[in-house]
Amino acid sequence: MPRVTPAARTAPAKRSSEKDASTRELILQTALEAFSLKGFDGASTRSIAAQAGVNQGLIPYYFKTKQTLWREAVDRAFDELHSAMGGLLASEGPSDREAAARMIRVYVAFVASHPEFVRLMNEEGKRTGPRMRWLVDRHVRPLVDGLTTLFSRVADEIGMPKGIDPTHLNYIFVGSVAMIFHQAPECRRVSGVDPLEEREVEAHADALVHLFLGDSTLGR
Amino acid sequence: MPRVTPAARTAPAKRSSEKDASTRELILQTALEAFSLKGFDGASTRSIAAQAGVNQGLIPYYFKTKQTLWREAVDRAFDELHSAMGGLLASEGPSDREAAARMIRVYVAFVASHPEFVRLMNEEGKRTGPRMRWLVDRHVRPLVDGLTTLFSRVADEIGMPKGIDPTHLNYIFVGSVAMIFHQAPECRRVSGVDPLEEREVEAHADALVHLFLGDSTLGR
DNA sequence: GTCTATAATTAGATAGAC
DNA sequence: GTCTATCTAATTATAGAC
Repeated sequence: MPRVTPAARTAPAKRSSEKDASTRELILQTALEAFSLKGFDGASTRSIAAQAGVNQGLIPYYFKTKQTLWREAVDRAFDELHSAMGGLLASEGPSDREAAARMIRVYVAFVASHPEFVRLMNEEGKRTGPRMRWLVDRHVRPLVDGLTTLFSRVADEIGMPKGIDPTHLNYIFVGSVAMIFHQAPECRRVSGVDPLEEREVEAHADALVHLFLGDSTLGR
Repeated sequence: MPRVTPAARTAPAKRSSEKDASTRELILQTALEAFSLKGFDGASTRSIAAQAGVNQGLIPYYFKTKQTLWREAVDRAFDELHSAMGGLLASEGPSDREAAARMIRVYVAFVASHPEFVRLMNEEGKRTGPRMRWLVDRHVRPLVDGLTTLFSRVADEIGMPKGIDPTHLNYIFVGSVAMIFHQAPECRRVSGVDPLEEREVEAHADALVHLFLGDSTLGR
């Protein structure tokens, strides 16, 4: 990965994918939000540029094609995941109930503060195509492998269901964590509850710890 | 709701929304699949018509606007839900563990055989807008009310978490059921498992019954 | 009822001024 | 680096032949 020198930040190299800082990053951030909300076809480059407050011509200037913009936005989303989850997905540290509860709470907190991440995963995971294949091969498979390893480690020491296929457990866990945040606008309208409020995020994590790890003093 | 006479099926009334049968129904079915897969903006009426094998001009002929097509497709999806779930969402019958397990299995089976339903809910529930408001007010709120009532009934008699907010429990349940089917293409590529196969559908239901209702003989 | 043809709008990408 | 202007293609909806 190329480093960006202070000089390059005002006079960027032309060949690298790292050019100017602020506008490029602003477009990426806006595009991630738009792609996750409206899908690749539904999000127009014009609307992304308008939302970012820049000209539409800057998108092909920085990213050449819409597909490249999408890929860089996805890379950015997974950068944020890994920096937020840290070593929690790696197989290290203790594997007792407290460690599992901590992992659940960290994951819930990440999804709640990055709903665009789960929207993007759901957007592209629901249909076959070149974007789905790229996303799975580059990002999702390593992530799922890490989760599966994590599950098999904690399953021994807590009251986790024994013979459950890790694939099913994976999607049960991810779905039970993410759905309320993915559907936040619907949830607000149907029930009046804003799941993104800190109180509700904690309530959701509490419920999940209880469901998956049992009642033993509810570990907080 | 207007009934369709045999005469109206070949010479449909012009004012009613029920006109000719086969082509209209074919477009509706195709549109539901397309809207759920690519979203309202991402699914073009041309591609829907092409997929259905009819001319693009037939869509404004039968449905006037794209929005009307979308609404009728959504109505159709909820018709299928209610005919599949039957009285299970109504507050009737026994409320013991076996009844709860049956409800879980029926719901899993419906979602597995109608992934377009959950795709559509996720597609529209993730952002605020006129379609989301229409969908929630017309279909989702009654559905969630039924589920919430059901949860509160069975929570007393089984080992369900006591103090959990029904909204959180709702989304935990729905997410844990639906995510693997919503992400079926991703699941196939990342793990090789096709969650839509009957064996996997049953395995998923087993896992959910175990998770939510506990291990007592696993009730099958 | 189904089609072709087309109008009006919007899409992604390019060219070139500054 | 950012903008305006424009090209080509695709969008929804309409008009009208059959």
